Amino acid sequence: MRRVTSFRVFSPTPSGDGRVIPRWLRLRCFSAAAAVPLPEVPESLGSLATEEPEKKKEKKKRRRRLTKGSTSSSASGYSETAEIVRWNKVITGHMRWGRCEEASQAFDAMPRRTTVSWNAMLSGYITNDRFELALHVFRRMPHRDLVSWNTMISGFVRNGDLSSARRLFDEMPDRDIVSWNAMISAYAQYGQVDAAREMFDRAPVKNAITWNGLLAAYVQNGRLEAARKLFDSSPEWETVSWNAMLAGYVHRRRLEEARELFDRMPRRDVVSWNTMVSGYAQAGELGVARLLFDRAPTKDVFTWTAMLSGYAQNGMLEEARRVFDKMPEKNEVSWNAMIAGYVQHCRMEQAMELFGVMPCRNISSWNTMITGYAQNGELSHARKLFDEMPRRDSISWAAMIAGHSQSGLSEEALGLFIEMGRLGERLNRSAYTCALSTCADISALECGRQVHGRLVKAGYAAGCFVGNALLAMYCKCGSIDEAYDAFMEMPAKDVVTWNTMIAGFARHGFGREALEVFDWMLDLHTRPDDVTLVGVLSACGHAGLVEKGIGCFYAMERDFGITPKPQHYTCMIDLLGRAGRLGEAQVLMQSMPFEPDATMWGALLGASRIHGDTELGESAARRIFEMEPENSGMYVLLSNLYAAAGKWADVGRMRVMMRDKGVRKVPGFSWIEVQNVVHTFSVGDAAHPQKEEIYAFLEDLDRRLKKAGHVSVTKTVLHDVEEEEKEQMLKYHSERLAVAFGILRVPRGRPIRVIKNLRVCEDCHSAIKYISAMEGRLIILRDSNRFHHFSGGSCSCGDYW
DNA sequence: ATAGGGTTAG
Repeated sequence: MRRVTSFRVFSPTPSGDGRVIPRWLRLRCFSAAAAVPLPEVPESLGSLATEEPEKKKEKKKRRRRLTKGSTSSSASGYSETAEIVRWNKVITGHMRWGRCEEASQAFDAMPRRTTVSWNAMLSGYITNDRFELALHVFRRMPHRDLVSWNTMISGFVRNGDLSSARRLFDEMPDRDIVSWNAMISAYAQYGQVDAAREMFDRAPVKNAITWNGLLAAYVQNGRLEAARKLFDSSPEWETVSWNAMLAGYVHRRRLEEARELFDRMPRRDVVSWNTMVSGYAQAGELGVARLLFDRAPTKDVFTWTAMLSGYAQNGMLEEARRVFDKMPEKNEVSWNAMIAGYVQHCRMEQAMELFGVMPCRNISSWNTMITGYAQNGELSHARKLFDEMPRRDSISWAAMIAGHSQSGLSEEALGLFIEMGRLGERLNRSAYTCALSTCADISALECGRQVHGRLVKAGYAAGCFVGNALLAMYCKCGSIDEAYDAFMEMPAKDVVTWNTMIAGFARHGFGREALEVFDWMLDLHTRPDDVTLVGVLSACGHAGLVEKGIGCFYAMERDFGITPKPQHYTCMIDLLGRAGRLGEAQVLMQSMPFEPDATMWGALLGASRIHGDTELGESAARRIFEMEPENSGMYVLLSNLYAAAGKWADVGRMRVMMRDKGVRKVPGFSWIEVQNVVHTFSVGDAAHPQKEEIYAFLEDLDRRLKKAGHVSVTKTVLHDVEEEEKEQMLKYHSERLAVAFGILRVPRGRPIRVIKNLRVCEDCHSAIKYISAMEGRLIILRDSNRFHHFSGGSCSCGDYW
């Protein structure tokens, strides 16, 4: 027995939902040989390809014309001598290159400062993300003109503080069209479409930018139909707005509509072409993308990079490399796209080679490499780069944390998270999400609570993404109450939120609550998806609601348009089998449109054990052994079945079979967290400092258990995977030790939470039920596939698991 | 010196 001051993990630690999909698997991985669709020649393209790239100077002139009359800028009251103008140019020059210090020195050295100088400092600090300094300048400046106010508004917006931006807008003595436009696009950017609309309606003057702001509000927030309606309502849009509309369709993969629009455009600029090229490239239609690419009358870095990354992401690395080598100019994005292409297809040597010669590495380049190594499990390489890089941002940390967590090194992952917070690194949403899912993986409830507290302080609690992670963390850490609280507090719930809550209740054995949440979801007109139905069906199974489950199963296709997947059939086999309707379960299995897999046979085997159908159990087990000969859990399940039927010879045979096949038994462990220390126990563990106390207590418990009517379920059965031992000191399974320790150390009135890496054995399950009644304690046990809440002599699993 | 569209990393 070890006492550890940090979190100890035994792999494989099952994740709460039983399956861990490594994030790198989700990366797009198409084989390089995948057929490329033949370029389909868009007829309408040829004739209309007249271009009129707007010159920068013209644009500027245009803009000046637009704003003229509505603004009275440079109302400084000072005449600007040529010398002052020169100084102001020096300031903006420094600021453009991020040299805030030098700009500040120039500002101080000037003989005289005009409002333009102050404004240059203000906007310089803002574009360089020195928000505090900008605010300081704004407060100190002797005279503010419209530009100062507008600049400060954009500063607040950039800093994510919409309400302050709005306050400034309301407070400013005078507003011009720029102020209105700034607010409209700010609301658009932060998803507040209605507020953007309101601003638009209230704006006393409107120009093309105003209109475009409203259009962007719709497009960027996925309200394409509204955007299109607006777009169609006016015949005159600038190319910028055409492009925004185009991008909206492309983003949603609605390429036909994008193309229809593109073909009709009166003028196309390089952005229009880029949007289309990248749209087709991202959709995997590289033939069409290439065709457009070849036809584009002007190409800039974006065009080339879009084409390059299209090839790279679809695994066509040679083509990507050809584009890369031919590019007339490359920026860091082009390099990063090429490197990312290699990384995503596990060609780390080539990625590294490119990274090594890259002239303009930025943080992203480092992050891409780190992510690549981390996702390939080469954590030492990742760490080396991480330590070497000149600056780290939250993405670098997140890549390291996620990498460790995906490689099963949850403890190190959490350690990194803590280190990150200690270094004062600004934690972003993804860092919190990452930390929460790590806590969930190792059932670190206390740590999860601390992360929760910190993210509330950081103001991230209302986010859907973080909220879902929080909810999942509490579910997986066995605190269904806190999960429910988190669920209730979420202002916006998406499908994932509902799914997580439903599955959480189901896994904890609270089927009825799960179904209530499901009904509530339907009431609110949230459309369930296939994951929802897995949760619902398993909830029905756990609550013994057979008819309801059957009803849902048949309703899913009819009412929700969801075709049942293998997981749904597994739930149904489990549900029917548990209810003793083994025949129906078999019929269902035969009528499925796919072959039964090992988990389905496993469900059938489990049901056979409960209902004592040795023959069916045997045949199910045979199929499992064929498919997964190393699955030790199934041998155990079958032995238990034999034992229940009194077939001791067969139990012996199973032991021999396991030995002959070399099936390795996974050692069983249980652990419990008491006052931030995780105590781990193995079977018959005798190394704990308080072992005398624990064993004495267990002996006493044993006596009282017998008196209360607990009969040892097994003596001969091959328990779980923990080997049966005869010695007195070794007779207790790890979960029993952990529970005993919990009763001794966890304050009365608080639940005792124990985690086990394998399934709980039948004898312990029965004993813990009695213990919960005798001691008047709530005991929550997470085993390898579900949660058991023991209280008052019964368990939330209803004795079936 | 302030407001609008397109590419990459997480």
